[in-house]
Amino acid sequence: MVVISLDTASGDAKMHDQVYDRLAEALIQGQIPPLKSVSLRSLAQGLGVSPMPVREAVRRLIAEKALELQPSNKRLRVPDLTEKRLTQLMTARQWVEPELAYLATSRMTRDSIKRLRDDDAKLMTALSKGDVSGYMQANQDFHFSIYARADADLFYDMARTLWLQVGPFMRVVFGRMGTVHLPKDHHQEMIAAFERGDAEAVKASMAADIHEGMNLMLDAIKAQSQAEPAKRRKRG
Amino acid sequence: MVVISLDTASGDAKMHDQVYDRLAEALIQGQIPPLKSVSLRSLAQGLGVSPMPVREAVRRLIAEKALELQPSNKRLRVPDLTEKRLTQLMTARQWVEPELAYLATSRMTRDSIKRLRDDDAKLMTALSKGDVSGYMQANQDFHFSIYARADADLFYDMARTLWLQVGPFMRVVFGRMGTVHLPKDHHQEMIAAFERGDAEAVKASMAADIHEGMNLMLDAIKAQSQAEPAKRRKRG
DNA sequence: ATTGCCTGAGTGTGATCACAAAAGCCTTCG
DNA sequence: CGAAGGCTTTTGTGATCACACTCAGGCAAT
Repeated sequence: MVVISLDTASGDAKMHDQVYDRLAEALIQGQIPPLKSVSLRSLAQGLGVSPMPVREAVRRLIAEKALELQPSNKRLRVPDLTEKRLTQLMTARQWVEPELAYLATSRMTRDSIKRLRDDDAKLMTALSKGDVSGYMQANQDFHFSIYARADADLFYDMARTLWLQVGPFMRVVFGRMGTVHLPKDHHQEMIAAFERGDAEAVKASMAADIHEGMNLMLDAIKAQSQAEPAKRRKRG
Repeated sequence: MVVISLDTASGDAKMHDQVYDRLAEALIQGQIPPLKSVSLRSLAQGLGVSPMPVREAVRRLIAEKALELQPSNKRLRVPDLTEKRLTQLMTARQWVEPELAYLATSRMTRDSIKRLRDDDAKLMTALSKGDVSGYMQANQDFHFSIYARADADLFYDMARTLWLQVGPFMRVVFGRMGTVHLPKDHHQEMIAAFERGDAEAVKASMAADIHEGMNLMLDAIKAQSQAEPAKRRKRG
């Protein structure tokens, strides 16, 4: 079972928001694999709350397509990624995230850029240690500390929703091929572009970064779909 | 109060889904104006159900930013549109909807195009009669019967979410200026492009159509924001 | 008449119970 | 030995109750 702790100290934040944050984090980090089925009660028990706030958190995640309710049967699970869906996700990421990076460029401070360097350093460390979880965490931090600077809430939330949907599968792909074969990211050139204040270069770097990462997943899903055209075994 | 009926005949569909559909429809059609506050219990009473399914429907709508929970006080209301947010919505619509139209082009059938003509005819009729509600309904039908042909669920839902956020304000703007001054849409040239199978022309027409419609709203919101910088009167 | 408080109605949130349906397991039959 | 059918468990859903908090309206004091 997936164990997710809940922050018991924060009193004024709504419980369902806390539950949502935990679940969203777990999904983006790929801690819940595709097709893994979860249940309200088991999640509630794992979090030490009643099923009620979990219901509301899950409802949000379903609305964001980070979870799905199987049609006839009523099981709750992480959606699988078809090639068609992944293609759309890739296109959408190419729309939103380069734009966020573009908007963030003029708003970057020295501290912001320093944080980027730190995140990238952690990312390289995780890569060299073969730490997939650490890599994904650092990569997420890198991207979203940029997006947070863009001052564009709608785009930010769109990016977050897209990551929610890609996360589980990204973990599978990266975990399968290992950190060694991951493509060289464009973080260094992006940081350099940020320092020059070259918004167009930043945008291009971000587009290239996403393009390569998503292509990796696209290749993986193509290979998988023709390797096992239909699979009816093992449910989480 | 906003009265929204609920389909009592369909038995197998989940109640919260029905409630969601009603509320979403009402929002896209602009039947619930911006800053209008609603409550779970009043909606539930109006729909003849317990507050429970309304809670879940509202939770979805909040996730889609079609509703919001006011920060300190806990009232539920339709979010207002700032200029910044509207600009992002316009950009996002320019990303998604022309692409949907592009994808739909090769999949259009004779019947699909005929339906477009019908929707456009209804739109013109509503325009000539000054029927804002009829205009918005026909316009929605026109656009989404195209989007439904694109076979791109993710993009479709993105477009729907964007319309949910724009709907309430669109109604206000169009209602204020009357149907006479509405800009000439690009529906005719779009239909012609569909018949030629010219996907690029379709895409361009859709982009122009959205651009003009949204610019109208952008002008309106700019005028409004400098007319009344702060307003503290009247709650729905 | 204005300002302060303060009580009561109304709000969203969480917990708990009831229920129909599907899942999963196991027995049983071929 | 394999598969099909019945039975128990678990699932999501809806309803209802309890609670802390907010906001409006009226009362009282200045």
